Amino acid sequence: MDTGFDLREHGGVDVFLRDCPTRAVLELIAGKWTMLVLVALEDGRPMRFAELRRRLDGVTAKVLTGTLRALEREGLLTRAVYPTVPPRVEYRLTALGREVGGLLQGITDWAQANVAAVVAAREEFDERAARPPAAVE
Amino acid sequence: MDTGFDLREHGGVDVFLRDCPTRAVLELIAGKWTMLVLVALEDGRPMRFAELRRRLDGVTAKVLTGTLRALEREGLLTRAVYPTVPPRVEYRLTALGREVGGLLQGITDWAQANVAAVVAAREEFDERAARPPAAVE
DNA sequence: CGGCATCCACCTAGATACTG
DNA sequence: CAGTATCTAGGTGGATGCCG
Repeated sequence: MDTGFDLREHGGVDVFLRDCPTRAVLELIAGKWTMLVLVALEDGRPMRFAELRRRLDGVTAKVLTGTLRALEREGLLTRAVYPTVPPRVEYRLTALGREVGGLLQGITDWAQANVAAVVAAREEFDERAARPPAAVE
Repeated sequence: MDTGFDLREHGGVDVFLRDCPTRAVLELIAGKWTMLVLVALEDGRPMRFAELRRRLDGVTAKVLTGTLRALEREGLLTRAVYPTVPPRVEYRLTALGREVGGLLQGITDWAQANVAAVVAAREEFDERAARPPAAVE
């Protein structure tokens, strides 16, 4: 899939540029479940499909499969199939994946630490919007 | 908007739980343009609407507006309107926003540094998938 | 157990046109 | 300049059912 974007023509890469492949990387992370998968596996311990499914409260099998495939494709995790019966499939991060996982964990940690402030800001914003714009300063 | 989720019932918060408000924070970041807005403003310098629009190659006015509103609502940035003519609107991150911005810059930096490895992994994966599954070793 | 196939509802983002 | 209004297409995610 050639996007017509040549790195060498750009003296480096820039996430802000529309056709730069880094955009694809960002959009991958932007997936609704990607961040949670990466954080769940971040400690290096491999996890089975069902285990991930349980951990990511609310994810469906289809979507989890898709997310895992996408991450495997980008080289962020590996999928190991043990042809036992019943089948056993383990997912674990690659070195590359562990790097992003660490960064993303920073984000989730921040979210957990600051959720109260965010919720408060949201409520204040909504209240402000609901009130009739009384006086203009 | 009460989701029925009470922080006090959960001895803390957990991004992995379905109705935890931290999920909303994560999904905000998951927006296609959110990350770029936050990183663009991360250095603290305020930017005008048109300036952001130019920086985020490919974004439309409508979507940028929506993204900025959402971030303002969560308390991550402020919107200052100067009633001059022509109008002048400046966006800048709040303290909270600067924190996330910094973390997200880590992600974009990583993406820019490792895009080659990711693209390579992707190509190898696709090639593997295209080939007839020769031997089942 | 760990999927894949199918169908569907939503919603986001994009294009376009118009306004204070 | 900095939006808003409207319409639409495509994709993402969700529910269900079947298979190796």
